[in-house]
Amino acid sequence: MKSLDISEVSQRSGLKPSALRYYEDLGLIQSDGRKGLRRQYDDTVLERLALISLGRSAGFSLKEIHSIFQNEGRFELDRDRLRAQARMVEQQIRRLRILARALNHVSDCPAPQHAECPTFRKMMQKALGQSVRP
Amino acid sequence: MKSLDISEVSQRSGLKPSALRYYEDLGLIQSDGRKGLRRQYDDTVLERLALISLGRSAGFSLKEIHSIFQNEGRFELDRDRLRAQARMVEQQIRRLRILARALNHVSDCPAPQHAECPTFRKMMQKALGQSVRP
DNA sequence: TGTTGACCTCAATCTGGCTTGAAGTTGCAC
DNA sequence: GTGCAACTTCAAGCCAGATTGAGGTCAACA
Repeated sequence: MKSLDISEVSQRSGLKPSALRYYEDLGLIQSDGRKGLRRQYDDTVLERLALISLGRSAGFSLKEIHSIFQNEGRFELDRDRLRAQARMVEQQIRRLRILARALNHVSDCPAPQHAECPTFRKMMQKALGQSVRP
Repeated sequence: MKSLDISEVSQRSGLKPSALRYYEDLGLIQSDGRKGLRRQYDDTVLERLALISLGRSAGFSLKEIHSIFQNEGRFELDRDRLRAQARMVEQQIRRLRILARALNHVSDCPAPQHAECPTFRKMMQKALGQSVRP
């Protein structure tokens, strides 16, 4: 159980110290005590930060992520909820696959204007179906 | 080439009229003329909006998306750039797959604290490797 | 035993992505 | 031709997610 200070956590997570303090304010992470004034972190914080980054990049807000981590540092036990989140992520993956295919297609397709290309139009139709978001 | 007014585009795209005007200000979409003061849209705008939504949900900013659409409404011809974008999306998909697996795992795993579960720790190690982002 | 550089707090500020509101205009059904 | 709902512009406001800056503290090294 190695103790890390904020700059080491910052370096290893890619997040600025200001962001780490902000996450702590929000209750997303905890420092494991202080050395004087200085926060010390348990190295499991890095896993938690990785999960936060993943969640962010899946389009979850910090508030939503916070609500996934309840019960004092344990992950909450609402399995249905977690499964529902997993399904949202899978849906997002499907959308992104369409985007990746669209980009690859556009980079290879010889049609001068993509509005004219039937393959592209078909992909966009599919995307329209997948991408209804609030 | 049917002409749509803003409320129809809004309804069919799921975006509010205010968002459509905002996107037009940013140069992401164009109205195809006006009927009096009122914007009229060509129906290809819906495909473009679908692509914008996909891009947003992939974590691209409106500025980044704008830079993908250059050359007056055509998609830009910088194929290398498009392929690079596609690779970023694929990378993102990989991250999300880890997230989906993590969520599904947590929802099934009996370990009382996930920091103790080796499967989970292994996934998080993998996530750490994948999730380095600015 | 300084001193200094990395930390600390707290409030203010910034950016991105819209939304809202006030005040004005107009297509269209009657 | 009149009314009015649906548009228009433009500036201000709002929320999330941080970052910055001023002013203060302190661990550790020379």
